[in-house]
Amino acid sequence: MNSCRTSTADTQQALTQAETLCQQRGVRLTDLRRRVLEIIWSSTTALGAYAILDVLREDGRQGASAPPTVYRALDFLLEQGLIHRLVSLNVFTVCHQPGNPHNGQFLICQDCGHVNEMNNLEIDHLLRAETDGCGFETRTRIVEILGRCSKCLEESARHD
Amino acid sequence: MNSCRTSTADTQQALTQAETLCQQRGVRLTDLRRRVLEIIWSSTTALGAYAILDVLREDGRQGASAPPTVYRALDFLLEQGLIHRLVSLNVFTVCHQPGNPHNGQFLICQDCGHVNEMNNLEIDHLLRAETDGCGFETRTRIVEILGRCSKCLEESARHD
DNA sequence: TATGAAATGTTATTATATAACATGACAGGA
DNA sequence: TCCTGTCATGTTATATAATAACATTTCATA
Ligand SMILES: [Zn+2]
Ligand SMILES: [Zn+2]
Ligand SMILES: [Zn+2]
Ligand SMILES: [Zn+2]
Repeated sequence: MNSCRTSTADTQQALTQAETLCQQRGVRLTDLRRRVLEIIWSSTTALGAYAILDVLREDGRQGASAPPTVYRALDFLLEQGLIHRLVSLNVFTVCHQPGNPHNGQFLICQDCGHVNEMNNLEIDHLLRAETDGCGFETRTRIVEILGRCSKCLEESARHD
Repeated sequence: MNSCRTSTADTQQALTQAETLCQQRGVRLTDLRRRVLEIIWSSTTALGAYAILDVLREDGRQGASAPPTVYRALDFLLEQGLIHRLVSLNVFTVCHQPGNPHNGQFLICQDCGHVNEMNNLEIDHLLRAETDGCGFETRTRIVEILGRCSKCLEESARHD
């Protein structure tokens, strides 16, 4: 698995957008929170809390060496819709449409770790129809699909 | 939250069906595995591995007091499609249609813990269409919806 | 610059899951 | 019946994920 995105332009743009959103909302994107967001954006794969913690430790920043530090930052980023949590793997990944709250559907490659976030409204509607039919009040929708991405499929086909 | 199903008839029927399925497949539904399945069926709410372990300990059976015991039994039951794992809560719940493998969609009440398993084929088809469009090969589909069930909604409405 | 609220630091603990190896149960063949 | 290999379970230790509780620092603003 690649461990770094090829371009940091996306990351910089995302950080700028996050800064803007937080200002508009009157919440503080502190150094720590920005750094955690940057770490997640800088990885091609979704990261677990302790993997993020390792990077913070490499930073050599004062403190930042204990789990609560990273979990609190992650909680903030989740609240602000800047990242998503993938419950099937206990990892965190970036959101490409912060600003408009959504649940999303995630295609997760078990070979290369790549995560593809979809936002298919049809699926949302269908799930809503299903819950409405049961009189169920939805708070959170989780749709995660595990398997192999097209790239890894081609890769393995070449080696046959 | 209620901790026991009102009827044990469902449980007995489920155990019988499990026995039959395992015989057909040439796998062994041992005492331990059957007991774990019974424990899950006997609860109105989905149970975590350690909650199941607590019950096994109450049984006073020799051994059965360590995590691997229950995780191995759970792995077997999952493989045989006799139970489902809810990743959003790290808990296990019964399956009402063992025998035909499926992913299912789960409505999970965060107030009373009740789990409602749906098997809406439209949703399956829509998700399949989406992944096919991306050239993604699906191995596991996770659909879990967290919120409040109709019963708990009515309950809370009465107290307003 | 005083003050309170929010954020972070710090230590300890809880919760969930697996690794590794020993022992026991059981089916099929000698 | 006894051997033998496989599967299942017992057992100890550890890995991994998340939170509780309290101390200290930062920061806006009064
Ligand atoms: Zn998103
Ligand atoms: Zn891949
Ligand atoms: Zn099912
Ligand atoms: Zn309920």
